Amino acid sequence: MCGELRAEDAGQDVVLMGWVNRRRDHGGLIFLDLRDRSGIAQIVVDEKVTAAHAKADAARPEFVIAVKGRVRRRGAGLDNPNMPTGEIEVVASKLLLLNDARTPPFSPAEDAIANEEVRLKYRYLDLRRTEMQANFALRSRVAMAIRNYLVSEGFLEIETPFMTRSTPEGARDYLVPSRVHPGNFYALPQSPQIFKQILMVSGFDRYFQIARCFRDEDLRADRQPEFTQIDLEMSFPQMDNIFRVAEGFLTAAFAAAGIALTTPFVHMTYDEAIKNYGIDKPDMRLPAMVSLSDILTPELRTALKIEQSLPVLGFVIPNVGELSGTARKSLLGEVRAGFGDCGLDLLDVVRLRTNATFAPLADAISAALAASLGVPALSAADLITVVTPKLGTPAMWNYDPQWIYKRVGALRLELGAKFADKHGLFAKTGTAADFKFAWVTDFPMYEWNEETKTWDAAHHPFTSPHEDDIQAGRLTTDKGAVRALAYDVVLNGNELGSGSIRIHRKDVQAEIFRSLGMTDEEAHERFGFFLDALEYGTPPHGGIALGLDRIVMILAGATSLREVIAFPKTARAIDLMVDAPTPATPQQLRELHLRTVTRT
RNA sequence: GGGGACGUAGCUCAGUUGGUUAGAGCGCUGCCCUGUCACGGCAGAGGUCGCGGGUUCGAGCCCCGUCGUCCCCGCCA
Repeated sequence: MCGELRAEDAGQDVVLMGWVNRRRDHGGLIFLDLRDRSGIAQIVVDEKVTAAHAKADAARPEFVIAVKGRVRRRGAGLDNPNMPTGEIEVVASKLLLLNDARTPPFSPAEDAIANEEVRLKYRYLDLRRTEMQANFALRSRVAMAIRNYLVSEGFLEIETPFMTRSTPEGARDYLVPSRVHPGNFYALPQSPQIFKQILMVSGFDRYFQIARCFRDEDLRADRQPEFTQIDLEMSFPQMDNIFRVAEGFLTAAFAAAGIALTTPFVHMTYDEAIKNYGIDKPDMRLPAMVSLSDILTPELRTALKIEQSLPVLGFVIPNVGELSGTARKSLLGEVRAGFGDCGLDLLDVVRLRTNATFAPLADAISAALAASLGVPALSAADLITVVTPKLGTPAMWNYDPQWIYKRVGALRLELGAKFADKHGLFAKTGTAADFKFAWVTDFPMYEWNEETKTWDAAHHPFTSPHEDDIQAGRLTTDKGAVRALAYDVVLNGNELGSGSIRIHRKDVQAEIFRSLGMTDEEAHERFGFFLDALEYGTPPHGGIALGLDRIVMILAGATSLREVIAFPKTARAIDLMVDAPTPATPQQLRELHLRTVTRT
């Protein structure tokens, strides 16, 4: 292979095949950079080797060629230290043009990359680029490391169907019409959830699958309509078993990328995540939020027109550099504009300090924030942000007491991103320090849906509630307080995966369905087969599913899943290369008993 | 469904306050070149300024609509 040749291979006869990466024509002497999956090697073609020289003369970028020749140590001063193969070259004795190539719309050899529309349309050219080749080599290694780890831990890989019935993740399904059963549809799985639970009932006490999942929802940089999960389930697990397995395969996966993780990961409850980070997937590379409520005494609150009963939150974005007065004011204005009229305001700590009455408050805030960072004092280069609730509580706070934490948490992330170049906390060192993992536990079981005025399952309806909450009868009396045995694994503000201990008793499962407003008839209609299965000796079980695409994306240092999915879709769920989706032919529609309508 | 950014040569982009024939780099084509490696030199080709409409004596530039790509909210674990 081209990229593997080194000085010690000098003298060997080789046959190389690949693509012309670049051609440097000196007339009597032609250099070809030959590229294959392993890398690039320089081919020298002398005009004395007449036939080969004529072929090299005709060769153009992206032609596919075969070269027979001898590896030679380059002469003094001719090495190229920028290439792994820079100490050698291959002197061609014979050269074949295996295939020509049209001039490509963009060059896979270029460093500058074309716009994404063109890249996706000519995806095969884009995938030839060294960077993309590396991403998919990484993806393959990561997947293999995970397989090896799970198999070594006694997990069995079992496939589950793509053509199935709707599973209850709460996203829109992709439907597949049945030809044989007019008017009936299969659904593509949003996850193998029910099947893996049934596999536990079936006695496969450790299952895993690297499974494709499908969800018909709008896309994001980190969301594609089809994506791959590392899905696993265990019988008789304690939560700690599942954490250990997940940490184990993540460690194996990161090792495949040359990163040595330390386990166990940090643990925090959902409530702690919200209080400290304002979000259930905290990015712990930035300092946490700090409650300044106690420092803001009733007198100070009155003087500063701050609501008495609500929290005052502060956080530091370190090392953004000292802001000039105008820069500070414009930042304040920007943030206040971002708040809209949500009842929040910023305290200008720098200005407080110039006022004799409030100077002690400014000092106390700085001291509290410094203490939270574990430093003796903040520097003038650290950006202090203090958010206060204005007098008069907006209505939206009534049904979501966490709202203020979430809004301040969002601001923390916004400012963290805005000053990323300054604080450098997102910079890559290539070590485990770049990756801040956490387990978030004790998620709420139910979520209030303001639109439909109902309680929905926050995770999915097979998640077991805390035993205490069942005993206390909260399933009916106080749904908002019920905690689920559900957990997420979070990395640098990305949700990598989530799982739960499942319900394994039919009576509990039936009660949960009822508590979600489903009648027994409805539950039976949708999940009857599953409720039946629970009656035939179901072991306690639980599991987790992690997004393989997201893991690889983060390891590849990419910011979009499209960089690690070979044939991804655009933000409007279109495949620009094959041009899908397309209309069905009248005959296809007839066979499927379908008719299309145009909505006006 | 909503908000934002972008759309000019094959690619990356510039294009002033609306003013003559729309530019650059890379790529491409031809010729020259035996030590280049982002080779170099000379010459050349290449444009529906996303599309449609409007304003104007005149539109790449202003207005309206529309299409596409990306990012975000909603939605989605």
